[in-house]
Amino acid sequence: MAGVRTQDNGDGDPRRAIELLWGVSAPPRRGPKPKLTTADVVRAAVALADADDIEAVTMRRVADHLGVSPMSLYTYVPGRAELLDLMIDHAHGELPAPEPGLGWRAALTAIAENQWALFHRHPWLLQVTTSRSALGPHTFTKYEHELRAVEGIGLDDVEMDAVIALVTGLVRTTARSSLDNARLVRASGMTDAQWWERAAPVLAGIPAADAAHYPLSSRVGQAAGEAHNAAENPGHAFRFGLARVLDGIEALVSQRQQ
Amino acid sequence: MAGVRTQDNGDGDPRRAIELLWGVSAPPRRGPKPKLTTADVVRAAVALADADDIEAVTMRRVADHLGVSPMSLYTYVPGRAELLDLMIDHAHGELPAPEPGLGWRAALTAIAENQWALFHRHPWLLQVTTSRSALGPHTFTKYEHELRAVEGIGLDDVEMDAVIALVTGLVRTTARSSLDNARLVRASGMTDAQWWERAAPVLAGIPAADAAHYPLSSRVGQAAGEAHNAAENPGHAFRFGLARVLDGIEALVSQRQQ
DNA sequence: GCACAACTCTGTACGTTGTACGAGAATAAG
DNA sequence: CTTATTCTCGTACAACGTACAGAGTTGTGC
Repeated sequence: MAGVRTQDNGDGDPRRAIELLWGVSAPPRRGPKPKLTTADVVRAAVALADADDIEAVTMRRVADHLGVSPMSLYTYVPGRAELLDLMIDHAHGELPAPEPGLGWRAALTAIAENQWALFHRHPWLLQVTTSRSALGPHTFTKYEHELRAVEGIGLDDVEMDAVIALVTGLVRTTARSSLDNARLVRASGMTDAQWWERAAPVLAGIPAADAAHYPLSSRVGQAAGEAHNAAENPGHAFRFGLARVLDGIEALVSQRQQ
Repeated sequence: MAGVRTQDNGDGDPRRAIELLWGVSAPPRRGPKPKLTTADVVRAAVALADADDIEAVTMRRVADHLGVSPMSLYTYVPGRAELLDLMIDHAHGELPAPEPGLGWRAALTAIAENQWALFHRHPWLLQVTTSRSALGPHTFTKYEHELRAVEGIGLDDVEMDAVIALVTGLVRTTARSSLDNARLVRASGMTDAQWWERAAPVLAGIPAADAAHYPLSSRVGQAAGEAHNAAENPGHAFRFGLARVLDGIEALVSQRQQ
């Protein structure tokens, strides 16, 4: 069982958020010395999210973590939504710069692997949808690096963007399914096997759920489930998907180049 | 600005949820006649989500919609999380059965297009992560149909599952970015163009955000943004990605078949 | 030195959420 | 009729984001 909600605040003015993202707010001229900085708040929030969930990032808990009252966070951050944006850009800052001199295929592979690793370091990134206002410096840099991987191989601008969206989207979905599962196991205290142990007899008692009605599902589902849980390859879907996607891109590139 | 939260309740016993999904709960022998059915609750919840967001699906609002007190919903549904699971399976029931006799490529294309359409009819599906307990009859059927499209073309079981995950993942990500944007526009009351109009001067005042620092981003981003918002092709990323992915799968299939 | 403006910090409070709990009413079985 | 079962509902609680008003702190202009 699960539930997810997506909430957006159409807050209006993006000015403040952008200034915070780019770190260009003028330092205060008067008033008491601030106890904290925006960066402190972001770091505390990231630490909470890393240790648990994005759910754990509540204004009250972040404030507690910093030894400060909840409301004083609003001095450093307009609200929770903008804090999440700052967290995203902060995390994107961890992505390494691309090695120069790689071919597009190796470059895209490196990008995909770096993002895969990033998602595993910060699983909460998969619980947050980026929107237009999350465009901070590190997110910009990320996009720039991604484009650099496919620059000058014969694609037009729209194709370059689409190729990147394809690869990064693949990483997101495969990492999500891998990590969603892990999170669910942690939250429910049941491994997949334990869950099925409990669920199987219930399903077995339902005529409509018989394996005869779902011959392919029951066969393939079991094989895939075993492969999925195999300790030796946690990222099978990722590597498989990446290989296919790169092959597909290769077909386009060689068609454009001939 | 945006924020998303993912919450899961590790509720423990999956029995009740599975019984509800498969519609096999024994009818009550005593007690007053129920005013509603579980299906009524699910339909009302779907209607609310369709009209607005998944956010709009609160127990209180669903109850209001049905002319019933909030707490009486718990007669028909264990909790909100399970209601979301029921909604998901309900929506999957709208997917048409595959036309027989298609080749794998046409079959996967049809599947992808049907899911693309489904996401546009029920955008809230993209705001909800399916988890193991959402395995209702329609979701099972969906999986079975997907597998049927790639059965017997030379892939092993794990590859079949991975291919399907690849295609459906692509539909999810492209539909999400397309619909997230639409939702954001609705929520904020600003189109992308209007937002950039407001954001651009702020960014322009930031030296570090100069176009010179992000030459590819600014060029490609603008081209992609225009293409993305072009009225004539709302699903460009989807169709582009699908073509690449299918090409990539084709490479694997022909390698297996030779 | 002094008044004032700017700024930080905090306590209180409101509306919203999911849902635990228990009381009341309705129905069918014995 | 009695009793077990089931539906419905009002109340209540903890947690959330954050609006608001006030108190305290610092720099600027005179």
